[in-house]
Amino acid sequence: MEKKPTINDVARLSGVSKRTVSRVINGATNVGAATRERIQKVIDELGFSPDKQARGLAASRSYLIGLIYDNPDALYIDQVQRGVLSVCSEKGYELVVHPCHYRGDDFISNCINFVRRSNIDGVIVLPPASEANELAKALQNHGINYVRMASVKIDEQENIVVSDDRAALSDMARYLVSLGHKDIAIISGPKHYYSTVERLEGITHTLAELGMTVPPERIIEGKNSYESGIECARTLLIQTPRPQVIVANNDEMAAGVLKVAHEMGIDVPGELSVAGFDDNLFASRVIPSLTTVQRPVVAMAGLAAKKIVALIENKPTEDVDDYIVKPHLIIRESTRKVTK
Amino acid sequence: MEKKPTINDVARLSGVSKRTVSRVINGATNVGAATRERIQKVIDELGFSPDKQARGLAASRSYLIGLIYDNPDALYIDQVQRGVLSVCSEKGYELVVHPCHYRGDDFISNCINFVRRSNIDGVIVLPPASEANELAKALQNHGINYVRMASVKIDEQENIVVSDDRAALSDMARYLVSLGHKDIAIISGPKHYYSTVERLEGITHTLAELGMTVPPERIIEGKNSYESGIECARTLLIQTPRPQVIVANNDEMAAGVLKVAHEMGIDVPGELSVAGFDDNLFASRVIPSLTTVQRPVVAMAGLAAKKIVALIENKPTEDVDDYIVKPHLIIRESTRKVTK
DNA sequence: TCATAAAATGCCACCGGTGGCACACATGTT
DNA sequence: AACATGTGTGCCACCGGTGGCATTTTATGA
Repeated sequence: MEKKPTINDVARLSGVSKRTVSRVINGATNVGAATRERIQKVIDELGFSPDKQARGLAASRSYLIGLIYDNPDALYIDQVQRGVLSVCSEKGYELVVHPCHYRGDDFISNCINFVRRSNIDGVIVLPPASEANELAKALQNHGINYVRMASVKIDEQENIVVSDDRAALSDMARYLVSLGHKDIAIISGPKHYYSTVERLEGITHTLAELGMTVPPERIIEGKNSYESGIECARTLLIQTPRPQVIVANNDEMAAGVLKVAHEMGIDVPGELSVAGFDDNLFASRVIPSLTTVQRPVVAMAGLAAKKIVALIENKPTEDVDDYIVKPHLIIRESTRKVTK
Repeated sequence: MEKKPTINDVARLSGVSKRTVSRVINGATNVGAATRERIQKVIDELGFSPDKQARGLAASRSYLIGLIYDNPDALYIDQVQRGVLSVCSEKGYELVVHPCHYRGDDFISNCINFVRRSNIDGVIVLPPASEANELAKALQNHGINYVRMASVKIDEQENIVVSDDRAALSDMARYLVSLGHKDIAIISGPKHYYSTVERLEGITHTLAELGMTVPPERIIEGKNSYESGIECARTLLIQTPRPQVIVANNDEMAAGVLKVAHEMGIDVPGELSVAGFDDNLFASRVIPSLTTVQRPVVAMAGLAAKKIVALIENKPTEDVDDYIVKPHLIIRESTRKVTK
């Protein structure tokens, strides 16, 4: 177990001061070509890489990026982590995860402390925690770099990456109408989420444009869980006439709908079309497989990571306009053209 | 944006040297009760918490725990993260995630560098990466604390947390036999995984004890994916006589079996019982819901976290024997008593 | 009451880097 | 030749803690 080489070793071996080595490490321009080369050679030979802690202590940096979330969707989290990490590791950062409860009273102080304790350089906040403006404000007040992932533009461009759920569900509405459906029911998510409202309006507004209004009894507020989907589906499917389509705010609830339809002997998609949102792991596996919307989560997370790094390193945000990604429709078996 | 208080602030305000404050922070015993109280009060008032980087630099510690894995199962990862974090945060550590490719040639150096760069205090390695003994050896050589999560005891007790898959599948075998089944087929996982072998032997050995041998053509090596499950199921279900039960190495493949059975018009569980392993998110949602095995992943991860902290802090491992957890059977709709 | 041990506290160097500034030297300008 | 300018490099303090040891205070025993 050899000890890790330090900047002093490099300095000694290459016969310069550690300040100059530091310059080479950090790619400063004012180092003589010959000197730089010599130092670099020693660095390579030693396999030296600067200690992040020491570096951080001196420069008030940690090379740590925090991921704050209160999201039960493990798949989503996993994709985000991978997306962020692909950028992080390339830029020399590590990812520190911080799940939390964004309804607890200490939510904000908890997050702030998390950042403070470890001198996290910047955080990426995931929905739904990202919808908490108080958190954003607190981060700002503490001078903490952050980027939010969300479904609506609720912040400056540098601080947000948006998934255009509204547009996606607008597409969904158009698609369903193109199948000949006229009677569409909706299981929305909890209304206090921006994303829910966006998705809901994405459908209803587009339908309205197409000359269809969705009557209030055809819109039910679900809780995004499978169980809630079951409950809402029961309410909708006993209505007469029975709706031709149920669009759920996520795949969890759509799966619940499928379950209830199966129980009630309603054929999907023969008698009822069902659509979800997320493209969950099992969206393609349920029977019938689920028509849904897929968000490019990995790409979105990568984008968020690029933004946070840009913020941290105070670099001009090259593609400042590039902060919106559009989810796309995935058409499977659970939706079908109206036959009769 | 107020600046973060430092140990110097605390020292000044409470009229002692920073060394004494340091003692209070670290719970040293040799501090006068009155002094300690006074200092603690100042700490509380200021909301001071020691800077991990400075602390780490001085004490060669980072208060960072790394999580190394190459596992596609997002749910599993998520549970592990939560389990580890519940302990971490309590003990003042943060969790740094490090997914990797444990078949790449640079796998080991990649992991070592990860630890070195950030002075990670210790790592928890998840299966299947945890099965790589070369990694364990490398970690050891570099003096890096590690704990592996695995399905077999392949390391010292301090360095491993084991899920007793063998026992669980032994239970499964007994359960299936108790239902009256005599003709059991198995879709195993890739044989080069310890866990696969354990699970396979868990069944076959127990069946052997009960006087049943599983003929070779009834054991197929799958690849743990849904698609692979489908493929293997096709092979098994055209055999005559058709097996009464298919036990798959995981729920993914079991779901594949369900799919094929459905396609072939074979009633599950009427004509075929199916069992999986993992208790995936959708194990309870597929139709019929899946009999499977649930590992107490969160608890296991918490245990691993406790072990790694004990290793880091060089504390006597209190419950040194407590390194095995036993998964348990979850019986659902996909298995049923033989009727005819 | 005083020597002596034990407990409480302080001092200073150090961990491994970076920032600010001084300085040496080469070059360009008048 | 004298001076400004720019480039390359080194020195030293400092970031916020901890370790080792010296020193002071308090408790203990004879």
